[in-house]
Amino acid sequence: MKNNYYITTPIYYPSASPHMGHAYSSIIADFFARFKRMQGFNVFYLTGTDEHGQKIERAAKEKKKDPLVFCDEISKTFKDLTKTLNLSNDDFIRTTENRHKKSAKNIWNILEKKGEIYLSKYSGWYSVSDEAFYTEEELEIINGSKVSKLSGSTVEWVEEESYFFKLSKWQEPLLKFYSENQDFILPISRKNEVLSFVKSGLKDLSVSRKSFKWGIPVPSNKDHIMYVWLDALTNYLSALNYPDENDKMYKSFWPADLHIIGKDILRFHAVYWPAFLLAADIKPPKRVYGHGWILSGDQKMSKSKGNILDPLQIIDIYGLDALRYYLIKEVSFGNDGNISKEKLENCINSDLANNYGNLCQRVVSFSEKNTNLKISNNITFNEEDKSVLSNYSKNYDKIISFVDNQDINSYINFVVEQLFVANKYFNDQEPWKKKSDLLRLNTIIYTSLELIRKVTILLYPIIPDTSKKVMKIFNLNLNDIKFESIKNDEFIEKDSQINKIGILFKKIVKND
RNA sequence: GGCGGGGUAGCUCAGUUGGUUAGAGCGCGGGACUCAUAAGCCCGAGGUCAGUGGUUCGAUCCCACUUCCCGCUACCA
Repeated sequence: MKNNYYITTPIYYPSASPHMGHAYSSIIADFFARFKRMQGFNVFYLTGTDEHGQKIERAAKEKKKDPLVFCDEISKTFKDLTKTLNLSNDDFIRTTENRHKKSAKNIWNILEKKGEIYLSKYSGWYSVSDEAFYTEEELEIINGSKVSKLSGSTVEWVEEESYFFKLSKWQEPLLKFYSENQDFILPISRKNEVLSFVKSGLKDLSVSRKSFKWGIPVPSNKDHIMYVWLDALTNYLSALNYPDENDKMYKSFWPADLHIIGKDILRFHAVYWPAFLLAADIKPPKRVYGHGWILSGDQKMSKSKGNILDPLQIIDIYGLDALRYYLIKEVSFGNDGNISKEKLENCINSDLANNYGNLCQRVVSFSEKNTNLKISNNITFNEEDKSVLSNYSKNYDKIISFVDNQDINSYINFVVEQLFVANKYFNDQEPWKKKSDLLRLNTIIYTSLELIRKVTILLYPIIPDTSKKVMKIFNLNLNDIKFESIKNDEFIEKDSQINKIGILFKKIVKND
């Protein structure tokens, strides 16, 4: 059985610095990557930057920089972000790299050879910043310049020779593909949007530009460069050493298991991308998940509203794991979510400090005071112990299906429930009243520690740093973070010594 | 304008293949305990499940209409 798992983030467009949306996509993808890895899968997690296009060319020009130099600088901030967010990505691809250019050109050649691309002429109003053409009706005039009603960006009249991809031809095959792959687009609400869009009729897609130079040249015609999306989407193949279809990477990981994207780029991933691939006779990816946006308060973050929450700043104040936990727990995955300092602080205090951090602390500290941090080899579970411990083995398959269905919220709700269970267990057993019954005392401590170990494993994909820290209580390390081990109720070594740990999450004291 | 999704406790959201007292977390109020980051545990407050009408023995869940919100899409050119 194939035991590989390929997950991607979008490649980010480095015309500006990373923001919360980038952080969110990457953290979500990291959650899946880490879970599948600890489940035993051979995971390839890809992220990177999409560096071509007119927008970049102009931004570089404004700063009087060579486009590549400009991209080098900004791409680096995204690469740095992978470290800041503690992403477990296996590769970082840039569309300016040769391996990618080779791959993109190959796709082009195949499409052209198969007659899927033809030369024609396009004229219309084009927005550089949106990378889209608009019809007259989609435009309005503000302050004397023509702008998109939708995005408000200015457009310019473009009239040029262009290559077209025969997208219209793929309308029916796409619909067939969607119906044969019911879960290709998630969440369902997004799938409906795509279906109705495709059903309403597809027009051929302009896939080359002549008006600027910053891009991958069309192999057969140096006057043209490839449309950024055809170029960019191909990155998912490039990182697998495509076009070498016999390469081990390609054979192992294509088709991709999951493209994590924001809802704003759904059409490119759910329509154009599978169409390009079908036309090139390459299997489309298995799933595209379009998540929502992270709003600040109830509004989109924007400079003019002054409500921008910079992920770097948040991490600086509250710590990375707090942000990761918040984004995964508090955002209903698939819908727009909301972040504010107040909500974040609430979440840190109640879930991370009070519930989880304090749980670890109280058990270890109790052990320190009563059994000198020694784990007895004489442990006898009673029915109550067995019952709480069995929550994990009992729900083992369910947890996996939560992940495989991208039901992140059910996953974390299960985790939080287990935190309650563990706290309640310790409370109800009242070990402080059992000091004369050493067998029982040791068993309660052992059971509590096992509960902590198990929940910590489930927390690992969410808050990896903290999890690793907690595992040190038991002298365990990353190699011991195996999903399967949550079924084992006696994983912690008997007749051993556990370690104290410091405060995991400091409570945030509100002064108002 | 068309299509789709949605309006459930102060807040964020679950849920009901239609059936006795509608759920969780946070927040709030009270209680018992003391191992712990004054954390944890227990109890509670109570929302006409957007509105109206219909189907049904019975609807928050089905149907129709109204209204509000959101997404996609189109057009009046």
